[in-house]
Amino acid sequence: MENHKFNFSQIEKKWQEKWEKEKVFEVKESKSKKKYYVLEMYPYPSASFLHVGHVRNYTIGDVYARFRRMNGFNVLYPMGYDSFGLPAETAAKKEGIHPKKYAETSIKKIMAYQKALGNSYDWSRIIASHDPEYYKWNQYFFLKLYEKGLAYRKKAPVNFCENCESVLANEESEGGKCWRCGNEVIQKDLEQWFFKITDYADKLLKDLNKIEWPERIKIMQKNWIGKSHGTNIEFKINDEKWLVFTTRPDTIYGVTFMVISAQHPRLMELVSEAQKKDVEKFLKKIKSTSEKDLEELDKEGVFTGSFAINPVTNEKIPVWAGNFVLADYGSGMVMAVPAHDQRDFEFAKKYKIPIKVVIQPEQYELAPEKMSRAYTEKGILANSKEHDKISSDTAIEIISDFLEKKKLGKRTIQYKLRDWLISRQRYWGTPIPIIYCDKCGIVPVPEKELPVKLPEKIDLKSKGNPLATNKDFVNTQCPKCAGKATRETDTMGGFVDSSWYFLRYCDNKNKKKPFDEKKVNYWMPVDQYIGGAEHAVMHLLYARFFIKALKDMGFVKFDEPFKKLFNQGILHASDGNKMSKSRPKYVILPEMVSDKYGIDTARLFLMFVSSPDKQMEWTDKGVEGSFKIINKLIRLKDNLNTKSNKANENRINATVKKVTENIENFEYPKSIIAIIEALDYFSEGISKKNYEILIKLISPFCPHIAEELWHNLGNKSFISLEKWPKAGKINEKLLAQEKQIDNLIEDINNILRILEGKGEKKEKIKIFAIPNEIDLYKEAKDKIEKSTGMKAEILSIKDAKEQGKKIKAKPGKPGIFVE
RNA sequence: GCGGGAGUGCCGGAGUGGUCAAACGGGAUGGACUCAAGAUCCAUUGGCUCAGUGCCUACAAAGGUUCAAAUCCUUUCUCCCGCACCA
Repeated sequence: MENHKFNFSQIEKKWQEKWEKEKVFEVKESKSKKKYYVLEMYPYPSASFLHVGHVRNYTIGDVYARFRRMNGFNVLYPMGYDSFGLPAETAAKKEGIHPKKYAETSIKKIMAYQKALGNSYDWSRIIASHDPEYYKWNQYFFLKLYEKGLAYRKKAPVNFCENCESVLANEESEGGKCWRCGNEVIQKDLEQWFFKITDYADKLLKDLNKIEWPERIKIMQKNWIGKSHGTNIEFKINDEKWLVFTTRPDTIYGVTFMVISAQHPRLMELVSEAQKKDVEKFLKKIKSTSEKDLEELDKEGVFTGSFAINPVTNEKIPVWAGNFVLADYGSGMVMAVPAHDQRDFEFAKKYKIPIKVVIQPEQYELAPEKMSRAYTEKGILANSKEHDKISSDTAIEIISDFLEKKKLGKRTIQYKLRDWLISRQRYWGTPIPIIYCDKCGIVPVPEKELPVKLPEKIDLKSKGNPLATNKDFVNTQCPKCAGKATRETDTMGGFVDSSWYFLRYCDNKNKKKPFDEKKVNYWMPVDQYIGGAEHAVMHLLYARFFIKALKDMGFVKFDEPFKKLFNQGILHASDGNKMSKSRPKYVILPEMVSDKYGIDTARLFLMFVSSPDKQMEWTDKGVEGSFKIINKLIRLKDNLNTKSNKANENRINATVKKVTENIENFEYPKSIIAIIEALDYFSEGISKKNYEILIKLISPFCPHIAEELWHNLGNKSFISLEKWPKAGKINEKLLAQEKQIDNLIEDINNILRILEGKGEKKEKIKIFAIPNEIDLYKEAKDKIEKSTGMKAEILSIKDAKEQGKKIKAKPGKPGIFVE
């Protein structure tokens, strides 16, 4: 009807251009305005299109940014691109283009889409991690961390993905598979660069209390850090001291053997001549089975030929090598108490090692020969000499004290968290600014020589790391002795880039420093971060560490980067797969909807019907509903003559309150419902002032149409910068009364329908109300008549008696009589 | 196995001690408007009942607490997510 005049794509373009031209969303530090930093995880520009997950993500952020902005905050809402990384390299390889070109064209495309979505980014702050002006500072921070001893190089068994031809961080190996390509991860001994995140394990754990994140993400981080209290106990093996970590020192009397990890670097020291053959055979076997599913791995081991001395009992116990002990947790060796640990139990059963019960349950008595599994609960100590009869809980303390006093052990804290492996054997990343000199050893590149630029001419076809074969890059001079030296050819993993990008947005053009401290301390921390849960123990953990390290080095004044986090969940398609760029069928192009409905419809749809972690299905019919809402809003502009009344004001106030609260809590669908209800309520007419309020309320969701309508009403300002409406006092009673009228109308209609079914035609309804409700119904008489199509008469219940009708009326429920 | 979350109508999903047969959207059915289509609007969409605003039955299952439970507690089942031999 009217709306055919509305050319959505034209309106969108118009306002997008105006926003850009008048720098509506560009911001500066301000002393008078309170800042608010809204940020979405910066996207990886590999795709030439966006998938629904992205679009939704950005819209969630944009709605929030717009909302905060209209609430008077100085809102920083930037966008940038995580343009380094393996996918660009592989994609580029496949398509035969240079990763740089690939990244830059992708960015252009993505930007165009994002602009088409109408998001209110401050585009002047754009960054891209492959830009030397950006990665220069990666190198700078690397050097700073190196100075502080927080970056180091060591040879270690690391996760290696043969498909990606690179090592992976611990966090990137998911259940023994590469997080990116799903390939089996194998173990390799390599010299690698690490960041010492473990130094911050405790802080990372404790400070989770400071931040308002979804509980599940916090729990995931907590589990990942994996703090446990225990005791390191000294066992003598071949007259040498070996430390063993345990959380159950109370079971020390029950130790019947020891197990050292098969991957332990010092394993061979314990292997006797006689056992050498067996051990080697065993190690070979383990290697060949390592590709099997870890879940089905049986506990296996072999006797090393050595014996350990239990420090409290002085018993001589055999030392085994086993496949179920982790080399890099604790000390890589465990004291095995088969009676009270399931793994030890299985192992002991298999190799017929004695089982000794030292904890007895209170209800019954354990006998080692009858046990079918380990007893791991609490109980009372037995067979433990002077410690007998103590409860296991107190025994942990008493025995720990005992060991500490005798200098046989020490209480310690263990973490599961391992240091962050940052080197990658790939081309498309930040070069690690290190030079190896035969004379001087490891020499950091001097700061003034940064950035160490990635060479653009490169042979991508070669196997392995293309940088390693690039002589111009590799061969260099030692900055110390000027002698011949070679460059580190590993690059940094992409999570280094993403660990501080949000700081660069605060001052993205600084040539002298990574950022100006004042600016960063003004904008940071990010008040509202938005992104997927898949980064729970990767990006989100690394960034927290990075900021803590920067704080300790004096770069920043805060120690948590993201105050609040909103997690939209991972989008799944109906087949259970994650939506991703590799599955184009889940990808929607913004044009698909914008041509027909306009992008505001798409935005509204995504914010309305899609629930956070459910699959998203893009159907035309679904979009239709959102389109109707927008059309209702547009049509209402032709109904502006009505003067407002008390009830109208009340309704508007209630709507403002609901919409505001729900946006604050990211319950967008509820906000939209409140708007829909108001649109229905006012469908007969609305005052101009209230109409403007409604437009403001919907503007974060549908910014283009809101601007247009706002403008059409004669306003010269941008609605995007207008003040968010404030809810006046709400009269709940009035709302209840309105509902009461609605109920009455429903009841009347119900009766009429019944009568109609019987073929009886009536013309008039008499409503018999209790005395103090008469006025209420009299006021609503017009509405009742209109909605029922009947003449209505409002009477007192007393009249019913006089008229001889047997009709009852209750408060809120008047008697109805049809005639 | 451990940890986290969830199970409401044809569907997506509101509701978390009484006002709830259940917001809002989608779908379906019927009607109005129209030459027609679209758009728009109205009604119905658990069962029964049809002088009538009523009654009955739901909120994964079974128990319990309570004057009162979808909502609190216990157990069980199912699904999703995360971790997975961490000593």
